[in-house]
Amino acid sequence: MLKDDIVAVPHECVDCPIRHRAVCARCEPDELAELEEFKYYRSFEAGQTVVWSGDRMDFVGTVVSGIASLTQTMEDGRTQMVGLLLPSDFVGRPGREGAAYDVVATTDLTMCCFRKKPFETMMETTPHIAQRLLEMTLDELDAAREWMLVLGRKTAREKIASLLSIVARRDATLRKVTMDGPLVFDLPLTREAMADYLGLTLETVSRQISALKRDGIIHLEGKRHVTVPDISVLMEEAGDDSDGGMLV
Amino acid sequence: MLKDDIVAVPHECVDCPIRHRAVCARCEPDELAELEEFKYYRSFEAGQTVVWSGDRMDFVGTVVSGIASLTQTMEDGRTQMVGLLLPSDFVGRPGREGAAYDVVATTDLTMCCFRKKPFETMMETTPHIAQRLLEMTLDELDAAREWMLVLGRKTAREKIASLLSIVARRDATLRKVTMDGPLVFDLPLTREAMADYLGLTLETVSRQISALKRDGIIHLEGKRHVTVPDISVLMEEAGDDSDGGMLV
DNA sequence: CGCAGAATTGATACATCTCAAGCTGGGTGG
DNA sequence: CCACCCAGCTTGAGATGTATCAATTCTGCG
Repeated sequence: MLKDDIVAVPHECVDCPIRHRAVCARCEPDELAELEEFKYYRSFEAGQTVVWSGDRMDFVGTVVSGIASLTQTMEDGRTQMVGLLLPSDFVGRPGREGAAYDVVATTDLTMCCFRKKPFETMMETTPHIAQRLLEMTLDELDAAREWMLVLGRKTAREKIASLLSIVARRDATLRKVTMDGPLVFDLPLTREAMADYLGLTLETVSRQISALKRDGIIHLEGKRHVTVPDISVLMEEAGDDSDGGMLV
Repeated sequence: MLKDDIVAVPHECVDCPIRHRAVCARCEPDELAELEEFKYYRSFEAGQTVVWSGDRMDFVGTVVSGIASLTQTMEDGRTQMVGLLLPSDFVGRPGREGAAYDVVATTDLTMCCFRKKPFETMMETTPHIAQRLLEMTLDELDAAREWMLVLGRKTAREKIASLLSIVARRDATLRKVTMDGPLVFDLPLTREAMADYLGLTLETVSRQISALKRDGIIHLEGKRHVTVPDISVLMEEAGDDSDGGMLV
């Protein structure tokens, strides 16, 4: 739970795997050099909490590898995941003192962090960063709103299908695989994490996954390894028109 | 439904009621002058649709007075409100062709619109606009995420209490009233609109409002005029810790 | 091997939806 | 001025989807 927290991973921005999608995507070489002045890497093990809601946050950063989740928790323990952070996603809010949500490493995780003060300063002088951050924030806002439809109006089966279809398509895009044939991927979430994302209980998640399996919409090997024979069928189950409202 | 659509409302930015909260909040007088070159006002009656999802949008703009809602609709008619647009809120996304959501005037509505092309151009040259837009977008993202908790995890009663408490506090802030005493305001939404916002049916909304009334948490005069004797009691019902996660 | 965390499955309870019947208040036309 | 009408709302009774509680079963790992 609390082993190698801060780790120095030797990385040059130039050969960063997410260089072209992250907040630094539009930066020129000299701007990257400036960023590198106050950047550092941190690694977390699956399950570790990166930041607690309400805590002071003296950095912002980007997910380099692995998956993290943003969650809110009520006093009585009910929790809702409000964001799934995949590689290239940005964490933290410039101009705010404390963290608004818990950030938890869902898998092993590496983040590229920037000390907040210098980052904020640089944002003011470097439009490339602010521009890219605005673009990313607008995308996240769209994703959040798309998810509001899922949470507010979809049935349990549609919710599961929505989640699977997002993960499947994300994965396909990342690996640059066409979506004509069957899609194969590993679920990065436990049943409980899925439940927290979908506003369900873990039992309902389990039942609905079994149902989709029974109906041949998906195949399972073990608990996590999923095959989707036909993504358009899955998207039909999700209640999306098949051209696909893309999420997250 | 389709009377006075485009209306010229003579307004100088200088005496605009939302001057200090809108996307132009940080603009200098000369920047305001530049904005005024391509700005115009539009008015809508309650119920009118401002933009249809998917339609081409050749403007962006700010709500000056009245309330609008952002909604998504599934093929079978299920709809979810994904945003409530109050005065000073921004509509539209620079850099995108089509509208992502339906925008509907909930009450009579006046908007201050900017032609999109020149606005986009100006965003590149005027950091004050992009900066403010980023700030506003981050706030909206927070609101959307807060709302995900409401949709995913709260009971019907808590949902209603959450909505009422938001509207009550918003109203109090706008009119600069202290929140010690009883709060009095008019609901800007029909029961159906509330249902669409909360992911409920209108019958459930009605029942829960009656229940809150019966329990003395709120008082009603007519259908819309609400009195909240003690906002902290209402917030208790909403499941928020009483210091208050502020929304929207 | 055996344990612990994760997942599945079952039985039942309950919250919310659905369908259906009235109610209310404000506006319109006779 | 009254009667009517209609959209918005309320209330009721029953159906249904999901949660809850509880018991197994899987799976990976020391």
